[in-house]
Order: sequence, then structure tokens, then C-alpha cells
Amino acid sequence: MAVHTNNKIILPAPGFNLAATLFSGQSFTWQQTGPGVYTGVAGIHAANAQYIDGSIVLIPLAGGNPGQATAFWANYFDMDTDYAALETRFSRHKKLAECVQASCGIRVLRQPFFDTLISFIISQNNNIKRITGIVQRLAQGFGAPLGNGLYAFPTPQALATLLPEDLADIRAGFRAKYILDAARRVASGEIDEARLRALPTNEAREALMAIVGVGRKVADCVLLYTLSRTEVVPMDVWMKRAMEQTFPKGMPSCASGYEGIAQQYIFCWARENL
DNA sequence: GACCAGGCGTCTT
DNA sequence: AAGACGCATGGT
Repeated sequence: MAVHTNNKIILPAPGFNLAATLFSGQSFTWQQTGPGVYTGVAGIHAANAQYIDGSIVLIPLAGGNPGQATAFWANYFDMDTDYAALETRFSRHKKLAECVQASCGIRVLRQPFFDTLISFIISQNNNIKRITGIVQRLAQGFGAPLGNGLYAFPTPQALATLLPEDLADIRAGFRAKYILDAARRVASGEIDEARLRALPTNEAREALMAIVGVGRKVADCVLLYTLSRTEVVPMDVWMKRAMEQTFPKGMPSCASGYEGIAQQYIFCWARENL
């Protein structure tokens, strides 16, 4: 499945679209650093990524040993899910087939818990460009340096003791207090990733929504992008508009169990066509 | 259910 | 150059 040789990690992923996935609004920690080359950070890991001959080719820049890095990125890019099979299944529905066509090769990333929680708190009432900037400044200001000008995402502990004014330079606006509330609850153990994983989706959502600044939408993004609860559909106002125009009767049943992934396809299609 | 909470990217004038 | 508008929302 995943091969690592000469400090390279090769993840076979036929039909994958790296750039579309990286910049589809799931993650805010990647940037293009060359033609077809993308540099990104997730947790303590950093890597250059390219898509070559049907495979994701990663050159780790920071993180654990080669074995750990391989396992981390294979999970990150959701290698255990058969996207070809999903696309075939979604394509049974005429309209959803169009969305699959348009989204060409999107995968739903499995991102580190705390990164995702904070990133999506920042994403509320905000746009991708600005979100990326805020996340970057947060990492530079409070994350561990990884070399090459890259910074790990800050730990909950690093943020938990801060005050909103300490985040002024981050320019997160009114979201600063939300970031800190989330960090404190995670640092104290009140919100615990392992415990959330053991919980049914409804209860995990409820627990997340106890954080000030986490509503239904942000909670569902965390459920989908880190806990891989593919049945949730993080429905925002923009998406609602797209859905009502595209699927007046709701999500097609052929997506059943993978609504969140189907939504990602719809989202990409809608961005092009609506 | 209305309204407010930073500030910034982007589009208009 | 300045102003308007909207934002992958949530709290009050």
C-alpha cells in the first residue's frame, strides 16, 4: 500500500487531485511552493507533496521516523477508503454524478484533532484566504519551529494560558476568545480526543458544542475531518443554498453512510457551477 | 429571530 | 482611493 524509500513516501492514489483536495477548504495549512509542489504541516509533521504517475509522493520535512511519517500521511490522505468505489456508487445518481465529475479526485482528509478544531473555529464567518493567514500566524507565533520556516500547529497547552490580547497579532478578530476557550478545554482534558472517538456521533457533537464558539457547523466539521464520521454533513449557509438548488429533496440515498464525502463533491461542483 | 462581534479580501464607484 | 459587501457562524 504505502512505500517509503530514500526519504520518499509513495501513496498510490489513482484519479486523485492533490491541489483540489488541499485547497478545497478542508485544510488551511498547505501552500504551493513550486510547480506542482505543495508544502504543508499537520500536527508535528511537515512534508512536500506532489502527485506523480497516480501516486502521492511525499518528502517528509519534519515529524517522526520514516515509518511513523508513512503511517501518519497514509492516514492523513485516507488511504484506507476506496474512492473509486465511492465515485462509482455516487455516480448512480444523475446529479451527484455531475458533482463527482466536477470535483475530480477530492479526498476527505483525516486531520489532527486540535489543528482541525481550532482551524474550523477560525473559519466561522470567514473566507479561505483569511483563514489560511490566521492559521499561519497562529503557528508562527505559538507553534514549535520545525525548520525551513515551518511551524507545528500550536499545542493546546501553548495556547491555554494566553489571553485574547496575546492573540492580537494573529488578527483572528472576535474568534480569539473562542480559540482560547477551546484550547483550555482540551488542555484540561475536559475535551479529549480518545473519549470523543469512543462516543456515538450525537454525543461527540454535543460535547464539542460545549466549547464557546463551536456551533453545529464547526462541530460537524471536526466530526467529519478528524473523527471521520462520514455520515455528518457540515451544512453552512453557502452549502444550504447549493443543496437547495441541486438536491431539493436532500442528499441522494446512494451516498448513504458517506454523506460528508458526497457533500465535499457537491461543494466543489457548486463552487464551479452556482 | 434579530442583531452584533474583528477585520480583511474583493469588487465597485 | 474610498466605500460597500460579504464571509465554509455563533452567542446573546
